[in-house]
Amino acid sequence: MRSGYMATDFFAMLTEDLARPIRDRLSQLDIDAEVSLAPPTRAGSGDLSFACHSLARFFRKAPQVIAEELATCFDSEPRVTQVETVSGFLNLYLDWTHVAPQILEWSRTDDGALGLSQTLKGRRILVEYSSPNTNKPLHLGHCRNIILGSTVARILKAAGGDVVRVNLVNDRGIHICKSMVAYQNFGHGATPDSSGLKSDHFIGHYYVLFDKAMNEEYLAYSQGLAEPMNKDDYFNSELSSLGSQTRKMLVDWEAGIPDVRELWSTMNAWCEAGFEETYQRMGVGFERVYHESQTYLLGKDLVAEGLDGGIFKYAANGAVVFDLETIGLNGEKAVLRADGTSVYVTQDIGTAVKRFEEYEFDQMVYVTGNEQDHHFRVLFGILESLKPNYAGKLKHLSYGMVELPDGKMKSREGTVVDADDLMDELQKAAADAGRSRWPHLTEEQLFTRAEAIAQGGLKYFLLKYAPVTTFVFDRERSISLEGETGAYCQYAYARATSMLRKLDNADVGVEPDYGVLSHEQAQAVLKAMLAFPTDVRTAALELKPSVLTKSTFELAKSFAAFYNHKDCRVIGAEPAAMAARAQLVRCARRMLGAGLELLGMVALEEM
RNA sequence: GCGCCCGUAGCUCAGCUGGAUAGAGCGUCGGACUUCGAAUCCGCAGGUCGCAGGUUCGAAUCCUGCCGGGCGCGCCA
Repeated sequence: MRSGYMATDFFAMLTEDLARPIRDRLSQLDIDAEVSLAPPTRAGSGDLSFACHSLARFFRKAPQVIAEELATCFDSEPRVTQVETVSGFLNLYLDWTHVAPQILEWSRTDDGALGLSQTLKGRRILVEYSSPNTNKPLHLGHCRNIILGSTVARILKAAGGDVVRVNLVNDRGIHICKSMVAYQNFGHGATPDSSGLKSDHFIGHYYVLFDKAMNEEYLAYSQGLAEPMNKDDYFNSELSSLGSQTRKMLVDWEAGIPDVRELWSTMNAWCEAGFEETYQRMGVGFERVYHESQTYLLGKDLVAEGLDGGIFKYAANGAVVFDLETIGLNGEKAVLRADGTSVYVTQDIGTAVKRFEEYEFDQMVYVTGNEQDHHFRVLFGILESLKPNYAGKLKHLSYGMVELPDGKMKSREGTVVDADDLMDELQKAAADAGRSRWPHLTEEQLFTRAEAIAQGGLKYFLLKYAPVTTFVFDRERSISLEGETGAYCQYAYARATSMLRKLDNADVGVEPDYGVLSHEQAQAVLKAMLAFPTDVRTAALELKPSVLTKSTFELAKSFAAFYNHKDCRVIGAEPAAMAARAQLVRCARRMLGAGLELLGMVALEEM
């Protein structure tokens, strides 16, 4: 499918070509202005358009007059069939009979039509996503993170980047010790196997148990007290048995007490094995997985170095802090506690430096929720002070929360949507919806197909919103075929495949009449095809997969309108017309497949 | 209190490095199955782009001030 030779953007070349005579004309007049042709925003204004208003100050003439003068640039241009000028706009009408076969040839043979380009060639880009805590299973919020990150990675790679997908497992700290303490107290030697639970759910069970036991303990303590301390203070006091056990666990862990380390590694391995199952189901992976337990010490070393270099200083109580005023923020940020233990940002410092040493990245993209915007401003400020050569290379891809129809997800209130459960549910719903439609499938085949629809729907739904947007997740909509959904795009691909299957190469060897592709519906498909490579590049440069979902949908939508139109039939049409349309179907299908692939979706041959 | 993000059609969202009559999906209503698969398709209706100023030939887009919502501002992660 991929020749690996060329990766050109036909549309970019076309607009470049057509803009050239205008540029030449302007440079003859010694005018230095930007000229770019773009599809008009107003319908019925041609195929490409150029606004002459900004040239008025150079010409000292009205935009309309300028447009009329520039119109003559295209007198001998075969690709342009008509030029019109409307209130200062220069509108070009393409000769589709002439251009269509060129587009088809390009889209059939050129990797650029698949969205590949050399835009980021030579740039090593690390993308960090998922970044789970090993104390509970993944939820819907992680899904957005994982799907955003893995898709951004794929898009950056398509744009020519040398991409390394990395994960950072938060595998140490007080929250991890809570699950461990609960397991020690209530586990009775159970294992994921003995319990029949998926191994990360098994761990999550103990995290929940801890919380429950802690609440009971706190309730018993506070009963009858006039002024009980708050729960946090209680946890950190000697009065709390579970609190004391947990804090001791953390100290013992840092001290490397063998029993504690063993329990820790056993439980973490269970949790990570569970995550791995989920990653595989989602079709995502990593080239390199970092563990906080292995980088936080490096972070502490770097703090020591920075202290010597005057980047950090001691606070009155002995903590090591960074002055945020130096990066335009207020206050101070502790990078080491007074007792010398590390904080959240410490390990991020260590991890970043380790990564740079390993990969010498040109860019490091962190995918996390927008509640960490401040954290990353601080982290980047610290890193750039510590390592000036990192400046401009650190990027935070921040995304908004995922909400539910009945409000926000809150772990305290048990309204968190578990990732595995959700995927099961979507798969089952897709299977139920398709069961009567595909009576010839076995139940196993049905669920395989349903999985492709469920995963595709989930991914599309989580990607179609701009990262910054907070949105409401709608289960039913996510696997629907109506409207802008993943399944809609998959369906268009399946229909194209079905048509070609039925056509059975009947068009081979027939001289095509490309004139039929100037039909409105065919033109729309060709235009969607022209836009695709640019959209992939935009999605890469702006880290916005939503640009790609939109582009893929436009492809699917225009194609659906095309094959539904009575005047655009392929099979049964005049041979010459059939041959031209068949080519369009093949090319659109190829590009649609590329879009789905970039989105991490399965392109079904039938659905 | 300070910082960041958001406010566009009944709903969910694009558009925001300034350009023509502000778009899409859902929903509502009305159509299209004797022809490539009607889960697809076509059409109608629907908006003072939060409010008020300013810059500009031109503002949803840039600037300022308000109003409304979200997230942060830990020696938590």
